[in-house]
Amino acid sequence: MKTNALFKRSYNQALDMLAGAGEGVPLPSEPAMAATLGVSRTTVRAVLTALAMREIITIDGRAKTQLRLPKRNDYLADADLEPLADMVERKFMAWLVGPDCSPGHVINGLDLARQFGVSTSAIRDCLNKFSHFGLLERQSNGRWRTLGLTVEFVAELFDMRELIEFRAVDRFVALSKDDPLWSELSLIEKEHHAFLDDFDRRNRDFSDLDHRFHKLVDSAVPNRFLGNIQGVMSVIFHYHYQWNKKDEVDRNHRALCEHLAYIDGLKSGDPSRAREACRLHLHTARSTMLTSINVI
Amino acid sequence: MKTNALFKRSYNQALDMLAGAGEGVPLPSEPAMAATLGVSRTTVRAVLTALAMREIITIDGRAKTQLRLPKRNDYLADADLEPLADMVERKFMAWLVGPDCSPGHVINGLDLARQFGVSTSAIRDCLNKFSHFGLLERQSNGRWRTLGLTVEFVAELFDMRELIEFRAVDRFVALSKDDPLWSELSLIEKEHHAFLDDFDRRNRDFSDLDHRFHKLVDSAVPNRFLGNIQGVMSVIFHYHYQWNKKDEVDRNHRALCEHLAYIDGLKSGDPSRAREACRLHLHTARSTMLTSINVI
DNA sequence: AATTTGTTTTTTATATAAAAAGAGCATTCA
DNA sequence: TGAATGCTCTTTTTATATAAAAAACAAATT
Repeated sequence: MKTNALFKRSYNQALDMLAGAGEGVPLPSEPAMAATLGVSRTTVRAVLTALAMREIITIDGRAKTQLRLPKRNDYLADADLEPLADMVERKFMAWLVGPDCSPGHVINGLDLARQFGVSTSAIRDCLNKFSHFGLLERQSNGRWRTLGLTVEFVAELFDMRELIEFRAVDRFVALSKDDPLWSELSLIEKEHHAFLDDFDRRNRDFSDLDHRFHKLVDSAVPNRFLGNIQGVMSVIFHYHYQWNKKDEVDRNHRALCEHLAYIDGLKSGDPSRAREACRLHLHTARSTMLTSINVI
Repeated sequence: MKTNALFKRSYNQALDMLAGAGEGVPLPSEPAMAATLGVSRTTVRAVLTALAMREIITIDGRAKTQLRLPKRNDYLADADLEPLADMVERKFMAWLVGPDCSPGHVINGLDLARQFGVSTSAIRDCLNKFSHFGLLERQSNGRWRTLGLTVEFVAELFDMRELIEFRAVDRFVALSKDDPLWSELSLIEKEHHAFLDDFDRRNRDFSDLDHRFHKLVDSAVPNRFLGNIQGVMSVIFHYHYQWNKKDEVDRNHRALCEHLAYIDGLKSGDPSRAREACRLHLHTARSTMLTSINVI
């Protein structure tokens, strides 16, 4: 049966909203709450019923009143808050880059389903999705084989990435000065400085910032066929580097500084300077990844 | 339940083999037949049992002997010979580019399942696959919306295609003279000439030749992330132009001639000449497609 | 009259079940 | 002894069933 992760997340979100209000405060109408939470009214009604059951609110006709502030243990546990597909994807990637899977390994979907505690359908969907990332291959007998993070894979990935990003850089520097992308760039530049200032504590979260930065640059040439490249980059940064913490601090610090130089290059408006900063950064990223593969 | 299209195709293939032999001829062993047909022994055994049931062969211990030549009505009908996924894909694309679907249309999976006579799982798989081609988009409520063959779509598609193919051309002309790609190019060049000679009768099948030609050129820079682009190109040529027969003869004839010029350019070894022929052809292809969209 | 709520109908996501096809092993035959 | 066969066990594919969530519609309220 379908998971109710959406209900649980919405319920917790509603609690957050109530925490901002107080006892005796009337709640907004169902359609209004649905719009705020970004879900259907059906889900909102389920949440309201649950809140009334826990005596956090009271429902009398169409008058909904808050009875008390939510407590910590009113919140639903983190266990099933993640959509199933995300959970499977996370576990699968962890398995794929982990020690239980070597390149060329034939995947047993039934076995994975048992390991992850989900049905084979969920595994099937996940495998189908990842096949587009070039990390898996379908054999003639219908089975899946892992291809692994090989040197060829990284070469092809970065070739493609450079091809795309160089062109994006050329377009980016030529943007008119009032283009919204410039302010977004300044914003992300500030984030980079904030990151550097608090580097020791935050350097774990760098993959997200990295992903958003490159996505911003690439958005100068909107193209829906880039999704796969960005997806696979993000996945690899997120999962592969999770198993390879060696030199993580150095790696992230260097990338941060290169990003800042890259941003300067873009802002200078000089195509050759921007291109050069981009080239330098992508070159580093490529060799970093190649090194990390050989290290494992 | 699973379709037995594989069994049916194997059965017909086996009949073809028997048609080549004759009465009284002994059949090869099960493993040998499995290897020949490219299926498992389980399937071969099912085929052999069916052949014995129809009294085309007789099985006595491990001696399998042909009793008679297969007749026309021994063959299984064309109805279910196609794998289910292929059938769904074919019907879906026909629906997508046909008159029942306008850009922005919200897809009703249940309804499509009924129309195509398959289960929702099959539709789901198909939608997931096509979302990678950029023709569909997933809304926040989990529904699919068609994006249609818009002008932006074609622009993005061809931008990407040109980016990739220009680079492939540069690499192609620089290949060593004994590279196997050169002989493949000569082979496909011959096919083009054969096509031209018999143009009136064969011009319908051009999309396949076109696909193979561009795939060959692109293979000069092996990259697994190209699959999507090539896939979507192929799909569009195959299905979109099926609904748009206007000027088909002119369109195909012109493309054929441009291909030949393109091949000459590659063979000349002069990068700028090859690039120019490529540019010209891709430019024509782009405007042809743009025109065909507006015509509909 | 425009919202809001109560209720019903659709649609999607996921697990389960069953057929088809593959893989492996013991036995048999040449 | 080595390959072929018979049989059994897995794995994959597909349909079906069911809960969750969305959408649609009718009745009620301000």
